[in-house]
Amino acid sequence: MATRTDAPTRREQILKEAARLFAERGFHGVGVDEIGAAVGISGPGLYRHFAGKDAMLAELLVGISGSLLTGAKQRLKEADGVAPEAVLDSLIEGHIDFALDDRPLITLHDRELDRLRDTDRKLVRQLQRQYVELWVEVVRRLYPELAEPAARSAVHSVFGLLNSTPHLARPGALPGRATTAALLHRMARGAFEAAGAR
Amino acid sequence: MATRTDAPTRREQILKEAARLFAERGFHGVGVDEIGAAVGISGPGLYRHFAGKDAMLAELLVGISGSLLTGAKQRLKEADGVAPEAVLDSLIEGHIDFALDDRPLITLHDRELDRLRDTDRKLVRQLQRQYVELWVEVVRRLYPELAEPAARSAVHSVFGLLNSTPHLARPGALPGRATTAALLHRMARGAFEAAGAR
DNA sequence: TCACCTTGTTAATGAGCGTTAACGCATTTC
DNA sequence: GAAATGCGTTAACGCTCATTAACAAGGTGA
Repeated sequence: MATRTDAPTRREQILKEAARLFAERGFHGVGVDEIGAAVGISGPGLYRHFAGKDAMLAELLVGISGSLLTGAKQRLKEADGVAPEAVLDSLIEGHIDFALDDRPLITLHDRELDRLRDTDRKLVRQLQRQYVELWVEVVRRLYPELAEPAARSAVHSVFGLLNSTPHLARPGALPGRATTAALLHRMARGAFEAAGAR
Repeated sequence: MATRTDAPTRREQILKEAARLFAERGFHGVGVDEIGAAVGISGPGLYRHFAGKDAMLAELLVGISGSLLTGAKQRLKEADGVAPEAVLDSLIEGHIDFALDDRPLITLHDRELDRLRDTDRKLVRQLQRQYVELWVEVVRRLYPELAEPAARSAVHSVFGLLNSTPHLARPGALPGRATTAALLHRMARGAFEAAGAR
């Protein structure tokens, strides 16, 4: 059986470093030589693992969108029959975990989508849309007086709020992960509450 | 005397189109020929008006940060002695106006900062910092129990919320500007309220 | 009328960069 | 032990693209 913490494969190393570099300086702003150097091989050696630079970005973005959606579906399934408040809390918690633990990916997620080939972009958009709709349903269950377009706008805005962490500061400048997570959570709930008020 | 609505100068046309294109496809993703074509001249003709592509981006970003800061200072001055609630409302209103009316600029604002030359980047960062600190002061006046780091995080998060509009949809898909503005305003206030709660 | 500045144009230059070619060397497989 | 395969390397190619050169034409002022 596979151990729970395998040594990261080359592909995974590359993806991780590529994500960091893309987030820092943009897809067009980083060269393949840099990505190679970041994992200790140089330039064209990457082509043993990926078809090209585009392929790395595509795999990253599809992976992100897929993870978010899968995680949310999982949380919805586990929280079957509980209060809608708790379901929303669970979604928020999941998104915060992601935003705090995978900052580069969150940055890429809404910044480099347009650099994808048509087919990949459509796939990512579809996954994102499903994720949003899933939130919208939960939000409207909790605030039924909220019309659907408004609910969708509210969800997007809360994403903006939660995804703001990358802009916050250098790695260590936050007041502690738990504190930050709690603050973000309170604010997200407060924003929805205010959106649902008439 | 100059009429109130002068014909836009060439420089202004160029800046406007460049902002739109940069926001759509990223600084590195758009070529000078495209920018030229967007204003009816071609490629190198731009160099009669700007020192280079970098200079356009620099002027845009410095302009944005400056406008935001100047506007906020103005609002603070006008709202001297009124309730802190009203002051915060005024800041929020100003930021929303900006986010809704100058979407491309808002997008550039937190996306392409790293493409600037050192000196320009420092200037923009300084303007941004002043803008944030100004909000932090107002927020802490309204919620004194909020510690300064938390207040700063909260302000950044609300910026994320307010700046989410560009991601929302194609131009016309929003439920009307006034409605959207009101929703964003309520959510921002709700988020701060929740942040200030113990 | 004649210089001159403004604002364009197209052609050339030169750097950067993604990608492919050609080759080397462990390690595995039969 | 030989062949194949995985995973690197460096060198070369070709394209894109910002920038500069060289030149043109319209308007303005002496």
